[in-house]
Amino acid sequence: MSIETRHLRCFLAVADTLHFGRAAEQLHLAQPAVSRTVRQLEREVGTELLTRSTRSVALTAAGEEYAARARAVLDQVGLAGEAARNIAEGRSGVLRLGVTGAATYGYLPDLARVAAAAIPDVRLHVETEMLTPQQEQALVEDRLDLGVLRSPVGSPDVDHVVLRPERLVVALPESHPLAAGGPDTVVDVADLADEDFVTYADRSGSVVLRAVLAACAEAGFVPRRPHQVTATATAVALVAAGRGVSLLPETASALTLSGVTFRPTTTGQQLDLALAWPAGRRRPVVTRLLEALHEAGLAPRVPQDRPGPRHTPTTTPQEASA
Amino acid sequence: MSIETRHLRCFLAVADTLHFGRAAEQLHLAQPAVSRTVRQLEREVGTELLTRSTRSVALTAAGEEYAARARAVLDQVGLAGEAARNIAEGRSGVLRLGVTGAATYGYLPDLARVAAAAIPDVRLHVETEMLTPQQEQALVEDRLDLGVLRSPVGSPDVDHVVLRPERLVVALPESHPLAAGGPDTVVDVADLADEDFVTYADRSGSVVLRAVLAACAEAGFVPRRPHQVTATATAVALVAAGRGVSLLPETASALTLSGVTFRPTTTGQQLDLALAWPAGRRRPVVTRLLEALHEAGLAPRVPQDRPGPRHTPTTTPQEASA
DNA sequence: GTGCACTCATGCCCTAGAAGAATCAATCGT
DNA sequence: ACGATTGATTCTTCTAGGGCATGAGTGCAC
Repeated sequence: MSIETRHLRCFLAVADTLHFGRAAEQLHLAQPAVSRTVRQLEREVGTELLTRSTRSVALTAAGEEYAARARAVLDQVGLAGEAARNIAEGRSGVLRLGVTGAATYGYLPDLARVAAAAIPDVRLHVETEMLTPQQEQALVEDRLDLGVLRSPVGSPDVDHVVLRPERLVVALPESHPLAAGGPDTVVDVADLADEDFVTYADRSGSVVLRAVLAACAEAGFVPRRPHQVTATATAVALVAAGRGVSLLPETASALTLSGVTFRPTTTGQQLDLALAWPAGRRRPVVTRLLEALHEAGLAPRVPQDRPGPRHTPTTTPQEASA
Repeated sequence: MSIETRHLRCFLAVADTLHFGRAAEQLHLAQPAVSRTVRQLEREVGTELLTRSTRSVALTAAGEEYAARARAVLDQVGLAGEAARNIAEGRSGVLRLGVTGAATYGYLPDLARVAAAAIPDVRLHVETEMLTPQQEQALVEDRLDLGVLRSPVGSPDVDHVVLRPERLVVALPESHPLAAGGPDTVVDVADLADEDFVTYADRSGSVVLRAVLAACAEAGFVPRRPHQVTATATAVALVAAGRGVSLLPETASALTLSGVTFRPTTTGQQLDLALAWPAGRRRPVVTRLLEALHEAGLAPRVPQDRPGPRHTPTTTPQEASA
C-alpha cells in the first residue's frame, strides 16, 4: 500500500484539531477510521507523527514538519488542477507561434500586445522567419499552435483566416533617385529593371519571392538578384547599405532602418497575410487570442474550430513546459 | 470522490509510456483499471489530460502541465516522509536551546560547532540569559529541547548531566591593584570586601547570584551591590568601565572585553554547568547532539532517555517550523 | 482513593468501489 | 478488405476502507 491524499487529509484534520473524534466529524467519518488511517500513514512514513495519550494528542516534531509539507502537497494538487483547467480553457499556457519574415515587424508586436492583455498567463514561444510551407507542416505536426503566414495555404489539415491583403512595397536606399518624391510617390516596378535586387533565397516555397518574381515578370523583366537573404532584417540592412533595392510586403516597412525608404509600387501582385492553425485541434488559447485580436480590430471574426480530420498525433506531442 | 495519489501515479505512467497497456503492466494492473482511473482523474480535474484515439495516446497541453505538477507532488510526498524521518531520527530539525548567562560565551560556541558538524541539517533556536528555573520550566512545558544551565536541577521531570564543576572567578578592571599580578594570581575574596560589586539582579533563582553571595558570606562580608544586571555581557562591560568588580563563573571569562581582567579566587563555592532535557521525552536530535558532544570531549557519556513520567503535553505543542 | 467521564485503539462485519476477464469498437497497415 | 492493435465498456469478483460495538488507559472530581 502507499500514501494516498486520503491519508494526508485525515492526518491534517487530526493535526488541526488535535482530537481524533473532532477530526472524524470534520471529515464525515467515524473516529476509528481516522485512527486507522493515521496509523497507516505513520507506518508508511516510517515514524510517529502524533503523540497519543488516550486523553490528548500532540504533534511530534516530525509530525509538525510532515503536516506543513502535507498541506503544501494538497495545495499543489489543487493548483495543478487549476493550472490544467486554465490551459484547457485558454487562460494560460505556452502558445507556440510561427511568424513569416516581414510579419515579424508589422504584425507580431500588435499580436503580442493583445495576447498579453487578453490572456493573463500566456507565454509566447515565437519562431520567426518561418516560410509558409514550413509553418503549415509545423502546424500539422503539432510543433506550432498558431502561424502568421501568407496564403495560399496548401494543407487541408490547416485552417486559416486572411488578415489583410498586402501590396508589395519597394525598399530603396535614401539616396536613390526614385526615393526623391514624397512617401506616397508610387514607384513603377518597370523602373526597377536595372537595379540590383535583394530577395529572399531560393528556398522552397517563399510566397513573397514568388510574388516579387511575378511582379517583375509583369513589368517585363527578370530581376538581377546578386544578394539573397533568409531574414527580412538582412534584406533591409543590405538596402540601407546601398547594395540594391528590395520588394517586400507592406508589413516589412515597419522595420525602419536609417538609410532606407519605403515606397508603394504599381504592381498588382497581392499577398495575403493570414493566421493559421491545425484544423480540428485549435488550442483554446489560440481561440481566445483570435477573439481578442478580433475585438482589437486586428483580425476578422473567426468561427468555431471545425471538427476537422482529428489527425492522430503521430510523432512528437507538445513539448513539456520547461 | 477526490484525487488520490493512485490517480496521479496512474496518469503519470500513461503520460510516460503514452500507452495504456504498457502503463498497466508497469503499474502491475490490468489495462481497464488504468483506463478508468485516468478517466476519473480527468473528471475530477475537470478537463481532458490525454488525447486518445484508439490507436495512440498523446498529452494535451493541460496534460503536460498536469503531469509536471503531478510528478512534483509525488516527489514532495516522498520528501515529506524523508524529512519527517530525518527529524524523528535526529538528523535534522529545530533544536530549541536555552543557555544561562555565562555559558553563552564559554560553552555555547563549542556546542554550536559540534552540533553543526554532527547534525547536517540542524537549526538552533537559542534563547540566552535564561536562569536555571526558567529553563527547567520551559523544558517541562516543551518550550525548550535542551538547556545549558547550572545544577541543582529541582524538577523531577527534568533530567540532566553535569558538564564540569566551575569555580567563581573575579572580573577586575585592568587598572585595579589586585589585577597587578600574573593571570594565575589567586585573589582572596576577603580582599574584595570594600569593592562595589556588579551582580545579577535579584530575580528569583539565579544560581550564580546565590553562589556569589555565599562566597562573600564565607569571606565574612556582605557585598555592596550598586549595579545589578540581567545579562552577563553587561556585567563585564560595567567592570570594564571601572564601576566595580564582579564574581562570575569561569565560562564568563571567555568574554574578553578590553579593560577587564579575570582572576581565580579563593572561594570554595562551586557551580556545576549542566545540560538538561525533559525526562522521558528527550528529542532524538538532542540525543544525537549529546553523543556528538561526548565524542568531542565536551560532555560526559549520557545514557538512554529513561521512560520518565511521560507527561501529557498539556498546553503548547512544539511550535510549527516556520 | 475511588469512580466517572473522556478519548483513542481494536475486533468484527459489511459494503462500496477498485481490479480483473471478456468483449466491443475504432483505426491503421498490409 | 481484413487482421492486428489498442482503448473503452460491461459484468463479475474481491479487496479494503468504513461503521459499530467495545476495550483500555488517563485525567479529573469529589
